[in-house]
Amino acid sequence: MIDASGAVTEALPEAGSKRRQIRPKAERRQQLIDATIRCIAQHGLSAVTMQMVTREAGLSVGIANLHFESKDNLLKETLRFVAEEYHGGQIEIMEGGDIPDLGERLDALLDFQLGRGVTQRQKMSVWFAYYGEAGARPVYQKIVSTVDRLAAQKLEALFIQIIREGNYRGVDARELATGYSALIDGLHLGLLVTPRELSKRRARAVARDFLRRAFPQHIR
Amino acid sequence: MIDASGAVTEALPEAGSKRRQIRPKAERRQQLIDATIRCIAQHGLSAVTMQMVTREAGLSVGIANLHFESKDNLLKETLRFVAEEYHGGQIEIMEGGDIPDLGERLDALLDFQLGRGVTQRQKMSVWFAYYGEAGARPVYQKIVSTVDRLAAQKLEALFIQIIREGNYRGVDARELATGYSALIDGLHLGLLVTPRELSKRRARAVARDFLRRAFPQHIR
DNA sequence: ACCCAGAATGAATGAATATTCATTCGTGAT
DNA sequence: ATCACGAATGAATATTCATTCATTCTGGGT
Repeated sequence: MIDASGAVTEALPEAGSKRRQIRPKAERRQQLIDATIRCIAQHGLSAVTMQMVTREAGLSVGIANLHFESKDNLLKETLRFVAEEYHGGQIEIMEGGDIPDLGERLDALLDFQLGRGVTQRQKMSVWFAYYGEAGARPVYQKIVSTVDRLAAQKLEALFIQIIREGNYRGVDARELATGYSALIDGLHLGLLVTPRELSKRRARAVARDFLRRAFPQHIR
Repeated sequence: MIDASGAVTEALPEAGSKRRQIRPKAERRQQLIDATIRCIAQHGLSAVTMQMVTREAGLSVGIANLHFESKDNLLKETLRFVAEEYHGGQIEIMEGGDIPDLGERLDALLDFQLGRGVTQRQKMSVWFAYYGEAGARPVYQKIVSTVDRLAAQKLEALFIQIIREGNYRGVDARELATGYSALIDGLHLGLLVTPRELSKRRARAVARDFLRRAFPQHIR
């Protein structure tokens, strides 16, 4: 459409530029996954729609089915991304060539698990949204348990090193690792559902306390 | 319809008797809540439909909107029921006039929290399905945090008694209660999502271990 | 025996939403 | 410049599902 002055009226720069852009598949996929995470955090898994996700991503509805085959698949891939990001971060720290001191490494792990800002809260929301559905969805269970198992092994290995170094007696690395993982999960839940009752500060104190009881020479 | 022999063919007793029954409101409500729990456990919160719930309850679709005003309300009341049942059970044990010995009372609590059969698993599914949505739904958050706060207070009170009785030093009841609650939640998660990795037996051992470290005279 | 309040039913309705696909348009190759 | 491939679009479609409500039926009261 051309107005009296001859200017193309559609060129009026709207808030979101509507210019169509062609980008590589990998980039679009990530863009959609990020949008999905934000939508789940804000509206809850059961309220997420494709329209919502694609609008959040600033893209059209058709694109989601182009790069992922279906909504189910988009959700699945989003879970996989969050799971791998979270567990990947943990594992990197636990293997941690960069931190030789074992006590410091534990501290770094704790920082990673309970630190960070608002972003972390978004990820937590997503995490538990999927946990909630996992009971009924073998696919989700599989994704989570796969990465979980690996992280559990690394944690156990770290604990074994610490037990050896500190010459701790009567401590079972495996059991302790299970307990610590469960504790962290539970604290995340508390932070998500009852943030009023449980501050991030106190969550960290509780987790540290757990570790201190087990490895007094290494913590504090 | 009448067949050649004169028998009323519709009288053929189908598996589920179709006879319409009039029952008091309270009973129907409970029936629907129970069916909702089973549906959530089996299909996941986001897949639950009114058709599904009413069929599971052996009732017609209209009835749900008669006794609850809407699906939202049915889900809300279902959460309230599960939350109150779970926390009510805990609180009863913790106040426990019937178990004078504090160590035994702790054991009973643990049994309640990690014991039971398949039913328990259903309740767990429901529990976490709602946790997953809680980030986006203030209503759910409120219901959970209300009952949670009360249970946390009772647990803290119990721990204070135990600390006094055992004359334990350097133990903060509040922090320990937070940790124990989180640990139990985390173990429930583990049981739900990675049952292969975490048996109920091991979950109990882990929780007991936590308590034993804190209150060695009272546990074991 | 007969009423009738209100419990129960389920077909119909309309809103929401996943998925499709004909069309448009950007971009790199020629 | 031109072309052609395929990324991107979004209106249209088909389905699913919550909610409504006209109708049916039950059981306690008279």
